[in-house]
Amino acid sequence: MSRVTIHDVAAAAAVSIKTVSRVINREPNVRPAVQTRVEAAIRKLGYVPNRAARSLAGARSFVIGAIFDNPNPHYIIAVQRGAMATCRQSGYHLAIEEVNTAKNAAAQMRAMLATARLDGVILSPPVTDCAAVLDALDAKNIPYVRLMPATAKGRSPVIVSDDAAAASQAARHLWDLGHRRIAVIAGPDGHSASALRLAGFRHGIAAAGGDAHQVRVVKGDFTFRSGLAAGHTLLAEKNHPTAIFASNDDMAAGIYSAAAQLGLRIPDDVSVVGYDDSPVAELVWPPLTTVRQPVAEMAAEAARLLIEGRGSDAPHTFELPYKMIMRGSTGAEPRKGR
Amino acid sequence: MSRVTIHDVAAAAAVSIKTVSRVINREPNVRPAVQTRVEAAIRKLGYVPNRAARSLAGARSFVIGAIFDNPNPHYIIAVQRGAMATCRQSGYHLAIEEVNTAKNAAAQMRAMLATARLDGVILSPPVTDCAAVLDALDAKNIPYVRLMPATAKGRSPVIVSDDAAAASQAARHLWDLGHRRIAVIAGPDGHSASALRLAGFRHGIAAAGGDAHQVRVVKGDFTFRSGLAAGHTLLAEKNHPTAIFASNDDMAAGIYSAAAQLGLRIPDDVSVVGYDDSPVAELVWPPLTTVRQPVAEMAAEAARLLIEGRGSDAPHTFELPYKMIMRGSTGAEPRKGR
DNA sequence: CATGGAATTGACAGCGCTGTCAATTTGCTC
DNA sequence: GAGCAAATTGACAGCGCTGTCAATTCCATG
Repeated sequence: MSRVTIHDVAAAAAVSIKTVSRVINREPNVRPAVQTRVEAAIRKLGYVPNRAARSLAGARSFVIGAIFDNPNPHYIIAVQRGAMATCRQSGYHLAIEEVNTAKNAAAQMRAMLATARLDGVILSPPVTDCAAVLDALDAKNIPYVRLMPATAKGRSPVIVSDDAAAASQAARHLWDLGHRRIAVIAGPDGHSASALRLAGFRHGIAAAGGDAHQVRVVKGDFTFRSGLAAGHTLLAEKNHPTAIFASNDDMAAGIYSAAAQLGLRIPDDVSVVGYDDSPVAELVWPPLTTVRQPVAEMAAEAARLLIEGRGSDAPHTFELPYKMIMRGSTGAEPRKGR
Repeated sequence: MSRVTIHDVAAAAAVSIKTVSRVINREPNVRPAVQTRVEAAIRKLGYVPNRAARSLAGARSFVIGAIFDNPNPHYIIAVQRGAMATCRQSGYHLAIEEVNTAKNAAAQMRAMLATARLDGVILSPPVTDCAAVLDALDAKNIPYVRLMPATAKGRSPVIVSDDAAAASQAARHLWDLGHRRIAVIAGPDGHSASALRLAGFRHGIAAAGGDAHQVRVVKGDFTFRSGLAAGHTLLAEKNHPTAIFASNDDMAAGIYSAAAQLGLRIPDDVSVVGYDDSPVAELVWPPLTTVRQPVAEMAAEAARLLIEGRGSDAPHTFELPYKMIMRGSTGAEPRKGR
């Protein structure tokens, strides 16, 4: 336990507790020699600062909040993992909060902020674009960092990954495999990520020399079921597409089912690319080629900005690299007589 | 913000701050009249106690930990939701921690407990049965409550739901629909919940008048894929079972796929019952009849015990009711000529 | 109405740390 | 080496609350 106090460290290093405090907080004006001595004492005694005392004496609470309204547990867990790792390193707590964007978000935020003293907040979609939430935070003057926002990007530091470029790469990948009849299963209309992915994909086709207008688009809603339906729509036709890009993995899994039911093999008869690298991507057979968005890393970066007090800096955009994960669901365009 | 301090409340109620403190902490020896007066002042001023100060002055940290090593995000989120709700009400934080049971859990626990001062810990499977974790907690004398433990139940307060009884009810349900050729897809051998569900199911069949030995059992590993494989194994036969009980929903979904591929309809040709009421249960078609384990409620109860300081009480078992959710995947045994 | 024990209340000293500000040391300049 | 500004360090006063313990009030008795 925290039986060791700052006093013990001060005594061991033969300095005042204030100097130890300076070292802990990386404050300037400590001679290197002294700093080394203090750090040695800290390590030797296994000293861990008392969060409550620091919080009471200082202005910080050492608690970072993460606000969610996301139906996807995988996503939430990924954000938590990333943010948590950074928080733990810096002696911060991560407080998970849920806000229902649809139902008087302002009131919920007010209630939440009244109880929890937060040093900073991480916002992920869809709260990342909820004006009521941002307003509440601004009103209390609490710094926040947003993940993948679609709007008001100048309003705060922002962490993104380039969905459009990723989709573009997916298009290129399919094109290079020889596919020419290509379809996309898009997400619902209002969804910004979906729009980005579709646009990026089209752009990729065009860049590869194809005609973006010939990319067939079917609408889905990110569920397995909608992917299944879309799959049936697309694959039942005689000249069905030889490659399909689904805006998320669940819908891609739906295509798998539709293909199976129609007697089509993946990737021999039809190639499939998903998005998200969710667990289902490795559960299906053949494993799904997909795009991994660095969710945990983005959350970790957000936490870092907040902890370093740069949460309210001149708004800046940090971009983290996506990664296309090649697995077994994509193959050469089938050339057998047609 | 917490601009209002205990002083303000004391002044408003014309008592000493110590008396306000007594009211906040529900300490004895406060006259009802005074208590009412103080509570009125608290409400009127919107006073919220400063957690850091309480923690520093007192012995509590106001942080409850939840330790996970669970591959299932749905489960984790459910536990979090439940525990969180209780914690927030009582002004506690919930700290999420991850421990890899397989890899030197003792060291991980030591590292974790050195930094985080926890008033209590909630353990869910599989950490709930990890001796190294329990030992570490005992060593630090930190109270803990366990969810659904399989072993050492006397070692701490324990929260359970009766999986065996639920499986038994599922068996009864299938039996009453007329099914006689019934199969179970079990989980992996070491898994206690799986064993419980299987035993309960058999017991239910026997209790209904059937022969438990005739229940065909196929092993799975809780993944969709293993359910698919098991489904193929079971349904490819001529006299395939008319009803299948899967030990979890993911495997039940696998059966759906197998059935579809084999041209069998659910529930006309084969009835399916799952377990967990995970999101997939409502995603598949027809929606899956399944059993809901009150995960969030169990976690909430655990948090309550811990917060009320009964975490280290004479170990006691709290049982919460499961609920069988009837949806569309079960129907009468098919009597058409066979 | 005095008396004694129990119930109630409050004064006060920190909890372990940081902010402020004054004291001390250091590093240059001439 | 004196003189001075800048760098470094430490003394001290709390942060808002709870634990301790003494003071006060209450209440039933005799």
